[in-house]
Amino acid sequence: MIAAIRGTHDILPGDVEKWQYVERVARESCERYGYVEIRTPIIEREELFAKGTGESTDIVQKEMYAFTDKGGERVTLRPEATPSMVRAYIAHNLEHAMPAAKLYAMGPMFRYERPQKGRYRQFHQLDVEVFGMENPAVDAEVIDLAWTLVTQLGIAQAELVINSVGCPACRPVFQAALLAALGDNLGRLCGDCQRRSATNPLRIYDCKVPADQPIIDGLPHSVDYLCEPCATHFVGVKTHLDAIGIAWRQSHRLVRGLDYYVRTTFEVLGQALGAQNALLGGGRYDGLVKQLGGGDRAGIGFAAGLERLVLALPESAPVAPPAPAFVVAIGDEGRAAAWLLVRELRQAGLAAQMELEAKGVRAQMKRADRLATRVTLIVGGDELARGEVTLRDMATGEQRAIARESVVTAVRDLL
RNA sequence: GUGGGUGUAGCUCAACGGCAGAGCACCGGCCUGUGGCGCCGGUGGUUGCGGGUUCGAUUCCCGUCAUCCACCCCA
Repeated sequence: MIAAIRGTHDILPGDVEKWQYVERVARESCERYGYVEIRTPIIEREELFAKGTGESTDIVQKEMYAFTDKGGERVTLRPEATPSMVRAYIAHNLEHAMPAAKLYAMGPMFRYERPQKGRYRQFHQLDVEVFGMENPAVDAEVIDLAWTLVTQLGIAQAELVINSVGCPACRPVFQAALLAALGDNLGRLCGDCQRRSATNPLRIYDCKVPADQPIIDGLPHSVDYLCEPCATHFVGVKTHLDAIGIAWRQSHRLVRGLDYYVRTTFEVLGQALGAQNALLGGGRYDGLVKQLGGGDRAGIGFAAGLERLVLALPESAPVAPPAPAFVVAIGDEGRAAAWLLVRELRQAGLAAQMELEAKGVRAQMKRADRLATRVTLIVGGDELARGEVTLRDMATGEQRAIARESVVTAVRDLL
C-alpha cells in the first residue's frame, strides 16, 4: 500500500459533512458582509512569499514546500494566502476596478512542519482580505465577521484577543525601548529569545519558557509606545467593537509572527484544540500592497483554519445532509417500476434511492432505515395492479396507498 | 528541527513469550410483501513495515514509517 504524505489527510464520508457545513457557513457569512470570492493558484513564485510573508519569518525560512520546476523557476506551494491575494489585486488592476475590495478565498495551504493536533502539512484556510480602506470601522467589521463566523458555527468558549503593534513610525521607538528595558537580562533569556531580539524583538512575547517569564513580564508594552495616529486608530477599533457588543480582551503579548502586520492584530482562541489553540488570526498590513509593487493601499484581513473550526465544532452542529426518499421494489415488475419512480423523484429535485442489487423486502427496508430516510415508497404487484404506490412514514410506521401520479407531491410534503 | 507516548478487525480496545479475542459496525437467519428492539449465525487480521534475539515474538531489542502530546511555529 502506498501511504499518504505525512501531515496530509483524506477526509472521508462522515467527516466531509462537517467540512461542507463549515464551508457553507463561512461562505454565507462572508457574502452577508459583502465579500466576494476570489480563487488564486496554490503554486506561486517563491519570491512572492519571501517578499510578502517576510524573509525573517519561520514560514519562509524553514516551512515552505519550495523547489525548482522543470523550467528552472523557483516556485512554492503557498504557505498562506495573503500575498497571493495582494498579487492578484495588483496584477488585475483591481485597485481601479475595486478601489475598496472585500475579498475571500478558501483552499489548501502547505507548510513543512511537524504535525500535531490542529497542525498539518496540508491544511485549509478561509482567507478574508480588505484592500484600500483605512478606517478603524473596517478593522471592527473584519473582526465582527471573524467573530460571527465562530459563533454561527456554535463554537462555545471562544475568546477574542486584540492588540496593536504600531506602524513603521512608532514601532522602532518601541523596539528600542524593549531592548533597552531588556538590557543585561538579555543574556539570561533562552536561546530562541536571544535570536528573536536580533531578528524581530516583538516575538520575545511569544516565549513560553517559564524561566523567561519574570523578565518578559517587566518589559514595556507596544500600546504604550503608539504614535498619535496609531493610538487613535486603536481606540477607534475598540470603540466600534464595543458599539456592536463584541467582547474582546487586549493582550500586549499578541504580536503574531508575520512581518507585514501593522497596527491592529487579533486572534480568536478556542478550547480543546490543544496547544494549537488559534481558530483564526489576522491583522492590518497597510504597507504590503505597495511593497509588492502596487499603490499605497491599506490592507487588513484574517485567516481561519478550517481543520480547527471542524475540530471545535459542537456535537449538535446540523451537519447531516437531508435523508433521501427510499423506494422498495418487490419482484421483477416492481423493480422496473421502482427504477422509473426513483428517476422521476430525482428529476423533480428530490433525493431518492433504491436498492439496485436484487434483495428481499426486509433487506431493502433495513437499508432505508440505515439511511435514516423519512419516507419509503413500496412498489409491488399489488400496487401496480391498482396504479398505486404504498407510502410509509418511517417515523410512525403508518402506511397508505397513493395514486401513482401524486407520488412526487406526497413525498415532497413529507420531506 | 528537538523530546516523549502510541501503532492488534472498518471503529474502540483486550491478549504482553506458547492456537489472535471482545464490544460496536457490516452481512444473513428467526420474519418467503415491511426497518428500528431482541435472539442466533457469518464475513472480516501478513498484530504499521523491515531486521534481530528465541524452539517459538502481537509480546523483548534495533531501525523505519505513521500518529498523538509537548517544544518550535501558527490557522
